Amino acid sequence: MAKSSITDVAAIAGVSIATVSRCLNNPDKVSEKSRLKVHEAIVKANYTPNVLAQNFRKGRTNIALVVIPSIGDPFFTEVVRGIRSVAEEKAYSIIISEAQSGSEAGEDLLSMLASKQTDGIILLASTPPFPPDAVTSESGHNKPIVIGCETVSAELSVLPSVHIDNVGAAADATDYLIERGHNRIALVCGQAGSLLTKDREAGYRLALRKAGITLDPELIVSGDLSIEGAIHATRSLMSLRHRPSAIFCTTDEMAMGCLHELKSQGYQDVSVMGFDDTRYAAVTEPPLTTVRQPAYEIGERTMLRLCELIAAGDSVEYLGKTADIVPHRLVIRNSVGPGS
Amino acid sequence: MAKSSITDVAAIAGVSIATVSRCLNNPDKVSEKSRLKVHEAIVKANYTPNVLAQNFRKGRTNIALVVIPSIGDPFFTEVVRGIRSVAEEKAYSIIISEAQSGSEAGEDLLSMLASKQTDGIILLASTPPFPPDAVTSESGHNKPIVIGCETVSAELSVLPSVHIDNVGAAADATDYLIERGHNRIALVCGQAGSLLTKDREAGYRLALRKAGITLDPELIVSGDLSIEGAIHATRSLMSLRHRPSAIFCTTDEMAMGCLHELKSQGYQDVSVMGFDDTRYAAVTEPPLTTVRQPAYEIGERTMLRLCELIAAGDSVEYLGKTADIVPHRLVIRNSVGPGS
DNA sequence: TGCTAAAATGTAAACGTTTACATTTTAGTT
DNA sequence: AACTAAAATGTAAACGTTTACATTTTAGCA
Repeated sequence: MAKSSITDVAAIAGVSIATVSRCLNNPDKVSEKSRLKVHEAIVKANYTPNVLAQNFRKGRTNIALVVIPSIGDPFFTEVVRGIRSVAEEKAYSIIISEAQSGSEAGEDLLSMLASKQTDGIILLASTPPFPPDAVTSESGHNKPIVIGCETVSAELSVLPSVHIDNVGAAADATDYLIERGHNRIALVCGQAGSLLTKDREAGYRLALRKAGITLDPELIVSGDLSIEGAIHATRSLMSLRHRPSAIFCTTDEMAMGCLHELKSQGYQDVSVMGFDDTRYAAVTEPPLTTVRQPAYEIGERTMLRLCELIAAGDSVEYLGKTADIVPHRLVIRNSVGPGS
Repeated sequence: MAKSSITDVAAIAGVSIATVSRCLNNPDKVSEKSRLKVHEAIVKANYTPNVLAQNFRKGRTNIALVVIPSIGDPFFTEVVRGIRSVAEEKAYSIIISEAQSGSEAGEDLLSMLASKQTDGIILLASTPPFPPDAVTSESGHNKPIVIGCETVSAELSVLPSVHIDNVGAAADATDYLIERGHNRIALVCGQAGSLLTKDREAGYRLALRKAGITLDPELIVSGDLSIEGAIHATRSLMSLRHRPSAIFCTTDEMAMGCLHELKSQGYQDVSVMGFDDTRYAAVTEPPLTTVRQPAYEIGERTMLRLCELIAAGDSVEYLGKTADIVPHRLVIRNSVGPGS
């Protein structure tokens, strides 16, 4: 059957196309009688609206773009789940873009941002993958952006964001390690440039200073966020003359690599602290003590926020409170033992 | 600056809109001189094409829909990576839909499939989430579909697919366990309905029969594909009067739950075989012996296939060979020891 | 210089909606 | 019944492209 349009339906129902359209979009603006006729005609014609035409006409696609550092990381997939849950509710689809931490990403995303058919953007990526001025509306696009997980940098601070208190959380984790008697605590973190890394490192330093432990720069290793990166980091850490008694990884994913490397090299007594509390944290060996971020909730709230912004449109420059801080929590399992 | 259209560009360049359009789509059909003028005008007007209008006009969105059983599973995220890599190359975006294994999914997807603005569909979900007749073009939509990972059922066998030989792979895994001296081998698999499960179970049975081991139905447990599901399955398996000496999980994800449960209950000598070879397989404790599927490649090939189908359009009923079988391989690590 | 074929360009229609505005119908009031 | 306000409907324009077709320009050749 040839694709039928609103015109066919109108013809069959014996009304104008305007009535058909209204029947679909503002049913209360149309009489009971017409509504019935139209609905009947719709099934008779086997009509489904042409979404592309609708998008074109309305200037909206009901698609949101989500930029993520890594689809693989179970933490982010959980955030995406949260995003998706409210997206579904609001009849949104999401397109996920993996901002490979490489250099080209910036350009790429920027063009994508302009070209892609999305109503708004959620940035979960650590490093804002484009120059800050790109977000101002001068540069052509003026789509709402919400930042998730990540403390926003000063330049981007106009953008709304949803995240935990990264400094505080890292400090809490470090505090706990100190409390358990550790004083040579290593830090394995992500790329040096990322804000997230910066914040967590700041928390780590803060806790150390508060406890009067002098920081040993050798104990801070930054790699990428991968398992392999963490394995290398751990290896180099353990080959130090003065080894750490505990390793704080700023990601569960990295903690998994770390645990593995320690195990396979036979280091029994080194403690490991993770960050995120992904669903694997409970099944590592030993089960991972870590900092819980409410990933799903973060996802929900970022998407909710985005929807607000989209709904607001150009009408109001929505400048309410821009940072939404969600609570974190230390989850104690078995990977941290008493310090030597 | 107000959004500029092709008309503005035409005015500035002193040419017709047709020339501008051609300049963008068929640069070789336009003279050097005009091309220059137009390009200049484009930057002067700060013009970017309205994608929505283009989509509408062309009837294509350059978006593919990917239906996945679980975004969380690292195996599927790897497949998605492969999909994404060729998608990017072909200027496609992808929308990922998680087909929650629930019952409502079928209806949902079907309507989505019609309503969503996608040019084609990749089905990675185990159970075809809609009745087979929905894929025939009678039902209104006629978008290309490619199936990945999954053996296609008889009813859907017209659809092209990319996957390993699931029966053979499961048989290989079971063979290896038998070879190592196990004869009480349990099988922990996904939902009973799924084809993938059916195939792998068939391989398991096949290997057992070949070795002359009589199958004990008690040793086959099916749950969902989650870690928790596997934990429960393992628990019930180990509470059997006659315990298994090896457990074959049809997913690495489940194997992780299984390993954890065994460890935490203190069973040292039970072997575990996984399936997929996700990136976590190497860092479990002990590292997981498993069957490798070339996830990334499967992704690439499904997407490639989809692009072919989309390109072919209605022109040819593309009925070439429909099943693309990719190789699997046993990866031996440490989770399988000698049988008692 | 003509003439012709090819190349380049322009004109205008079409894609399927939504919606402002005008018109008609309905219902309510006197 | 006549009038009015509200509700329902219809008419037609608009959204920004692409593209078939018609027209003009260019270039090659005699």
